[in-house]
Order: sequence, then structure tokens, then C-alpha cells
Amino acid sequence: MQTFTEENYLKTIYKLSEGSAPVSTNQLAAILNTKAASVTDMLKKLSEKKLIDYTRYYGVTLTEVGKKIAVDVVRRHRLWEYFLVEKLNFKWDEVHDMAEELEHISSTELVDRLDQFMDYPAYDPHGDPIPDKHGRIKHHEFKPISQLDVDESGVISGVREHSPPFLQYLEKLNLMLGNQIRVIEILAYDQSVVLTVNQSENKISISKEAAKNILVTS
Amino acid sequence: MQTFTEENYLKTIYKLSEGSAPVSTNQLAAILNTKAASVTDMLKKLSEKKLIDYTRYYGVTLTEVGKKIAVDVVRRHRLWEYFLVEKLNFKWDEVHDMAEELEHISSTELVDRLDQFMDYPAYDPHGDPIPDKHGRIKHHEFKPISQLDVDESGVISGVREHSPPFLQYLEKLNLMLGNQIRVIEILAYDQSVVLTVNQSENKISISKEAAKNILVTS
DNA sequence: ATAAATTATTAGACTAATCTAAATATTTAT
DNA sequence: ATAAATATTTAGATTAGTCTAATAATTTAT
Ligand SMILES: [Mn+2]
Ligand SMILES: [Mn+2]
Ligand SMILES: [Mn+2]
Ligand SMILES: [Mn+2]
Repeated sequence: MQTFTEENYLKTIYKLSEGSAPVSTNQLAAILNTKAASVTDMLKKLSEKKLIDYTRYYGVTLTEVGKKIAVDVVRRHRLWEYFLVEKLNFKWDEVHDMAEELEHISSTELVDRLDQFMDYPAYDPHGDPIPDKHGRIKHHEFKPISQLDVDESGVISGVREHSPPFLQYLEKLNLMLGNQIRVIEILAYDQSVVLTVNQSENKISISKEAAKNILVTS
Repeated sequence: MQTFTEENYLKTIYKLSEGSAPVSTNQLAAILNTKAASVTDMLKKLSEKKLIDYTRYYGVTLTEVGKKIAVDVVRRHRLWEYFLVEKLNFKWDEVHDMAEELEHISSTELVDRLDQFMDYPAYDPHGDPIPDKHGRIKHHEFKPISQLDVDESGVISGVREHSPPFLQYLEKLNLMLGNQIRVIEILAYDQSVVLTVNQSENKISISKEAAKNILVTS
């Protein structure tokens, strides 16, 4: 059994180590809103418990056991987010903080029943894949809008940035999951993208930054 | 904002102080599975925070603010239990421990939405009333089976003991909420009760102890 | 009314998780 | 290759919650 704190560290290491690259102390401190010294303390502890491989001054990676726990926390987080949106009618910008608490409820049986209750959803409200009970994850073929050419289209399937203001902004522009967009123009001087949503007449313009954070499938 | 531990103390004081009687240190220690010394420490802290009125060597009662929090924790506990049974199909003997964790999820909005999602249930799976969002509680006119006379009948509406073994025992005898029982005989020598369930031919016998812990409405 | 038993509080210590400040290692720039 | 900047770790404190052992207050029994 892990404490909430340990689970949060494991989850964060997992998310930062895209493809098993070692994660640094400062990266963790920044995301976990704590100090580097505290991170070092916790890394020693998790290393003791064989949940991570940690080398001083070098970085940290998850062991198989640690990774399993991390994926399970991610599973719980995303299933609860799905529940909050689909069953309790919260909006996609409202659910993250609640899921941060709910992800630490320990019962495996509870999460599996929740999964069944919702008919085994594959993606959470932000388009992130939900690991199944064995930790298997489906990967979308995502591409940010910023990588589309003029006249290319795609279906919005995920976001790279989860902050409520960004999600609310997308909602205002009708840039929500499932909607189809088509790139009309890419402005030369700042790479901002002009596009249409769901074949509408209406052209909208988004910054290069925003375009990088909206993911589409084709 | 309170910690989990503080919430558990407040909830326990609330439950032990039926009708505002002061609660003792040892009572709390027993139920909270801790030591009297730890209880004293926490009582000082809760008193500082004005959530309880505490007099050394005398006992403790809740302030209005403390009571409000306690009732809210009870509300969350019972709503989650209802959710687990009605939506996720857990049995009534399986849900308490999960609800012990879920009751500490802080969002008020979440609990209110959950309440709405389930259409404002009045009683939890054990027959205990669920306080509404303003802290109002409906009280059943409960009576234990042990107080019924021969030939009297009633509908099972609650239990006084929540341990899984007891609940499983009741289930085995079909003594579940909503079922009607009729007292056939009360044995003189040990006050055990012979009764029928839902007009069945089948007579079952339960101890005096069990009869005290099953509550009926007439 | 005194002694004995019970109940409750205090004193002092421990663990988990955190912090600041100081020291050390590594990386980058000159 | 050395100095400067950055990143990381260690040392030492702090807070919440808990514990055991010792002390004090209250209640019960004689
Ligand atoms: Mn989230
Ligand atoms: Mn998400
Ligand atoms: Mn319960
Ligand atoms: Mn209950």
C-alpha cells in the first residue's frame, strides 16, 4: 500500500518519463509543487521500496512494480473524470481536481465496477486513453493541429493542455472532442491557424500555441 | 478545511452524542481505534478550532459549526453507500469501508450532483437516513423486533449493527430491508424470537440479540 | 471517609512529509 | 581548463498525528 503522496510521485514520474527517459529532481519539484529537497527525500524512500530506480545526481525511472502502480493511478483518475462528465454532467474543465482526490480511493473492485458501470470507456473527457484493468493502454494516432497543412482536416480527439481556462476557451470556439476541423490558412508571420469547425461558414483563428495543444486524428 | 482525521473525530463524536450527551475520551479512543492520549491531543486541537466544546475530565460536545461538518460527513458517507449499492451493485455488507474513504472527498458540488443523479434518496442501504444538503434529517419511527409482541408485524427498515457478518446472516435469512416480518412466538427462557418473512410458511428463529438489532416500522 | 479502581491528561518520543539554508556535484560558458 | 551558473543533495527544523509511560483527577467500593 502506498500513501497518497507516494502515488502522486509515481504518477508524475510516469507522466514525465515518456518512453522511459530518466526524470530530474527539479522537474518533479516543479510539477508536484514542492521543493527539490523534499523530492530527494521521497526518491530515497521510493527507491527503498523498489518502486523506482534512482541514481543520485542522475535521475529516476520507474521499476516494473512502480510503473504498474502509476498506470493504475492514471486509470483511476481518468475513469473518475469520465464518470463525472458522463454521469454527473460536469464540464470537462471542472473535473480534474475532483479526480485528483478520487484517484486515491484504494479499492480495486470499486474501480473495476465503475469501469463496468460506464461500459468500459476507452478515452477520458480530454481524449486521454484509459488503461484497462490489466494496465493495457490503447494509443491514438494523435497529431497537433499545428502539424496540419492548409486544406487538411481532422477530428479533434485530445488536448495537450488541461487547464480550465484553455478548456473553456476551446468550448467557446466549439473546438470540442469529436468535432471536425479544416485548416483554411496558416498565417506566415506568426503561424496562427485559421480554420472551420464542422463545415461551418464561420472561420476562427487560433494561435500557434493553441494549435500545438489541440490533437486531431485523421 | 479539515483533515480526514478531524472529520472522523467529528463524525464519531456526533454519532456517540445521541441527543447532545457529552462523549468521553475512552469512548472515542475505542471507536477510533486509537489511544486515549491521542484523543486528548485531538480534542485540544478541535477545541482550538471551535468545532467542539471540551472540558477536561468531563467530556466533549459539538459546537454548531462542528455539528454541521459532522452531519455533512455522514451525508457523504451514506450517499456514497447508496451509490455503491444501487449503481455499482455492491451488496450492503461490502460498502462501508469504501464509503469510509469516499466520505472525505471534499467537493460539495460533487456530493450534491451525486445526490441529484440518484434522485435524492432518503435512506442508505442500511436504513439510515441521508441528511439533505442543508443538513436536515428525516427520522424514521423505528422499533427493534425485540419490542414487538406475538402476532405483531412490521417492515424491516433498518439495522443497528453494521458488521459484514451480521448483514450476511440477515441476507441468508431473507431479513432484508423492505421485507415484512410477523412475530409468531417469543420463547420464554431466552427471549429468542420466532418469525415469518413475507407471509412465508417458513418459520425462522433469531436470538434476542439479533432481534434488538433489526429495526422495523409498522 | 478512605482506599482502590477507573478514567483522563501530560510528558516525551517517533514517523511521514515538508521546509530553509548550506554544501556539493554537474553542466555551461569563457 | 577554469570560473560561473545550475542542479541536486544533505543537515537540521517543523507540523500532524500517533504512541508509551507516568501522573493526576474522578468515581466506586469498602
Ligand atoms: Mn485530469
Ligand atoms: Mn483527463
Ligand atoms: Mn457505513
Ligand atoms: Mn450505512
